[in-house]
Amino acid sequence: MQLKSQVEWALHCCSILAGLPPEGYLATRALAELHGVPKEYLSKALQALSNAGLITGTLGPSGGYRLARPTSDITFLDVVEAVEGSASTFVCTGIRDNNPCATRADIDDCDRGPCAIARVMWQADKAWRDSLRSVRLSDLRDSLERDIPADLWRRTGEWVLARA
Amino acid sequence: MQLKSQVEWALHCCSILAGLPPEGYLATRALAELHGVPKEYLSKALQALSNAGLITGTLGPSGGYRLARPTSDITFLDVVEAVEGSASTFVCTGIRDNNPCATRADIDDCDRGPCAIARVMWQADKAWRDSLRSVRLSDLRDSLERDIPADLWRRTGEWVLARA
DNA sequence: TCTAATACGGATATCCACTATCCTTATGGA
DNA sequence: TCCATAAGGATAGTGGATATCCGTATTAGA
Ligand code: SF4
Ligand code: SF4
Repeated sequence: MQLKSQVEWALHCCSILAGLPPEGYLATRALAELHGVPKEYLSKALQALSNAGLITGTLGPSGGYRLARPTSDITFLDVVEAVEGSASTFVCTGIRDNNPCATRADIDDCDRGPCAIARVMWQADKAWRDSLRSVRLSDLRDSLERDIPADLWRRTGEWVLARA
Repeated sequence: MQLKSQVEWALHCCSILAGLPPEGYLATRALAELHGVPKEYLSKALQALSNAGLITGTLGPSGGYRLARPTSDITFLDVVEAVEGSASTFVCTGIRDNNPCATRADIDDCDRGPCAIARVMWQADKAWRDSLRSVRLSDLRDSLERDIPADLWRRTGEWVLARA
């Protein structure tokens, strides 16, 4: 079980957009070039973010994307679910209904309510999502600045600004 | 992102094996029939559990599987990781190294240490695993008995016992 | 007005992990 | 000896993720 690579791309793109001046737009071309990923495919991830209302796109030359909300109002969970979906990682196929001992009346028992196994798995899924929800895009910036060498950070900022 | 169906199978099988008398073995055939899943494929999941040291298999007629440890010593995480692996759900492909602003010296920067994005994702992954680790197989039985109609529970118990 | 750059989305092809089946071998009980 | 079983290698089939291409609508700028 692995998250889509688009999740990583989306998070990196959001972290870049978070550093943009509020009136600027950054094109898919620039984001793709910056991260070394195929532009057409990255476009799908950005469209997903757009459909989720996290970023806003504008057409025409000098078009592109910007964040649709303040960075303090966008969580990691928002980004992850925008591209990965909000369905639980554990899906139960009603395996209990296949019990040869079950009578007709017992069938669809799983439909009536999940059992303890499903509840535990869903609770773990919830713990994962709660953890993602607890971190906002605004928490990221300071932490990221400490990770990246200062001069690279500065040069990247100028590179992005020149294209915004 | 979805867990393998084998995870569900493995958990259900463990919950059945947990109700077995300690000296009994239950064959793959019975577990497959009980859950309505292909025997050959379920076998792979049971082998994974066996390799992880959670269950023990015995050859020959009246062979099969039993739990290798007391139910209080087997967590949901043990079962999930046995079949799903213990690799993080978030894999980072070193996307930062593709930054066109990065000099040769900056490359492999991701290798030197994960950035804030990876840390957040891995922390969420850890929260998921911690949640799974907090529930033991022994916690399951009472809860499961409450979920399932009493007579179906009894009939299933007899069905399994007749084959153990 | 015209042109070019862009977002958007449908269609399609490719790749790969999961799913599923088949077969052989080794082991142990009757 | 004979048979049922676990164990595991080999091999398809399936579906979602990955990736590319193209057509359309929109808008900035010449
Ligand atoms: S509800 Fe419980 S018993 Fe039924 S299929 Fe889901 S996990 Fe299995
Ligand atoms: S370490 Fe951070 S910057 Fe580097 S690839 Fe992973 S998530 Fe991206």
